Amino acid sequence: MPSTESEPPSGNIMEQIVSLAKRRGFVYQASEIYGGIRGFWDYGPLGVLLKNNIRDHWWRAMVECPPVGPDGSPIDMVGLDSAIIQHPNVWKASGHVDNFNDPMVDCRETKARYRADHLWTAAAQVRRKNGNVETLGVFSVLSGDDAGDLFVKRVDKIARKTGGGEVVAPTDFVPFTKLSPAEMAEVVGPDAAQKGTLTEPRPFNMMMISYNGPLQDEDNKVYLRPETAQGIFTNYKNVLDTTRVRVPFGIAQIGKSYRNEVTPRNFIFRSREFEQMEMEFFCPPDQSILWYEFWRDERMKWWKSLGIRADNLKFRDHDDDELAHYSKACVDIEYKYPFTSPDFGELEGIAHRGCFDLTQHQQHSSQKLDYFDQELQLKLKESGASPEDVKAKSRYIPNVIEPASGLTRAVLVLLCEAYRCESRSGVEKFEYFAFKPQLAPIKAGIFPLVNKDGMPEIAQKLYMDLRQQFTCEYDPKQSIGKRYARMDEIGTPFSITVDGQTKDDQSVTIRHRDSQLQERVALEKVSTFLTEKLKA
RNA sequence: GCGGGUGUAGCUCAAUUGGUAGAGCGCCAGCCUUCCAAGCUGGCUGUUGAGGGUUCGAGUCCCUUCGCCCGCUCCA
Repeated sequence: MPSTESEPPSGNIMEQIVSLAKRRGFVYQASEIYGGIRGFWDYGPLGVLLKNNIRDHWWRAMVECPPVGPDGSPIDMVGLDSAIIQHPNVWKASGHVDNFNDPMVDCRETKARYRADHLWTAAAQVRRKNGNVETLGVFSVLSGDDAGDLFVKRVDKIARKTGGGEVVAPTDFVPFTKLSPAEMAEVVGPDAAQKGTLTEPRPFNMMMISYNGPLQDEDNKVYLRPETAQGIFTNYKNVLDTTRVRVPFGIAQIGKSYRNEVTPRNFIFRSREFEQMEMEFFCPPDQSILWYEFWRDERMKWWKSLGIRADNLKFRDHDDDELAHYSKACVDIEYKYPFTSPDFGELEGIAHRGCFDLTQHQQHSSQKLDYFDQELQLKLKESGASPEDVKAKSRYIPNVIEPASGLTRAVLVLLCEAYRCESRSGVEKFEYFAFKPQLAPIKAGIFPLVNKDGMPEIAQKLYMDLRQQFTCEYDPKQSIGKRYARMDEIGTPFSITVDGQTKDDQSVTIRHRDSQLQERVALEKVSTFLTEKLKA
């Protein structure tokens, strides 16, 4: 079968990756035995190891051993694990209730979909040449400054076809959402020719809803968080009060988030339940750009530290019209996924959120969330600022720089990046994952070359020793070649084999996954060998 | 939500005009085995995505539904 044009050039590779990931227990479709559930995925025995490794790597790089700041001193960073369900007002304050709840209207005729609040309607009236005013119907247009012009232009076209005359410009538009169902049925869609093709507005809730408590009424409605960030903002004051961190500092969090994505697609790229790694960095307003640039560069370094080729990563600055109204700057780190190639797709966003979130929460919660910067006060006094100036500037709402990335997206990127398909061991298409050793689910396979002459006993003992420090697997089954191949397939970087020589000189062979080459290492040095190789 | 494609064993796939669901790989057990998916013997695996219909008979035809892929649409 020739491939159709609609198929992307690398669509095949993605299928192979998904297939291998399933076959070796990395990612399963959620609820598969019931036919699956769109937008949800389960991480299998190897998948959870890989995910945990990435998670730990991030946590270490952000919380336990954060980068050294621009001024050469270590950065203050703490971790957090907030609840998935928060007080509903959190999401009102954050803007998610309003912005994530867009009623949509579909046009049955043109198949177009509109945000209901973007549709304005008005009666189309024409003053005919004889002076009579005739109404041609109720038309809708997309809201905006040019809505009036668009409306007149459109009605003018129809008027010409039906006898001409002058269009009476509407003095006011009525929002589509204010119409009764009967009135809606009379409206002509923005791109439609016939009336009554618009559906009634249907809610499009981006936030998943649940009920807190056994009563499922409106008062008990709660939301599953669509991002982990708000849990950080709501605890910002707690952290300041109960730890010794001072601005500038960061709070990091890893956890699940939920969004009713319109189109969950591309394997685990866009799913309705996903895991985020987010950090909110609180800094003085006048230092915010400095920190924004700092974190932008640091985050790119981190992705490269996972073993991702520089060619496959790039920055993409958001255009001004793409920025949220509160954001001063935002940049995405993008990856060249097989399904976007040759284009890139989003991997992490580094956003300058200004003081928006804390200001919002301060207003909605009536709690003071500003920060008194004693250091800055001192500095201002020393620089001879006026008392008024010192007072005004040393108390502020911190600005926030937010590097937010998807842990589950990181798993996807590593699967894509590590995937290899080459001719090997007499197999035409041998598939395997070449993970960086540090992130590989299993670090080493331990084998007796054959199951006799005392080899299994030595190998087992080695396994029992090593597994206390490293994630290892002992495998005495089938031929040595198959065991090597099995380990290669799941991305295990090292295979350690006890052979006939081991008994004589206490040494084993260690085989490298990528080169398939072996070296001999003393039994007692194996642990050191692995430690050395697993260093970042 | 719309349009197109698709769904058969853990994986890759086969099954003539509608006529008894198969193969390879894998996996398991045993034997053998001194380094790259080796060999021998035996074994496991399916409500053909699900539900309904037509038919003497459905993997195959029809309807509904679910998942996946592609393109639209949408996307804090």
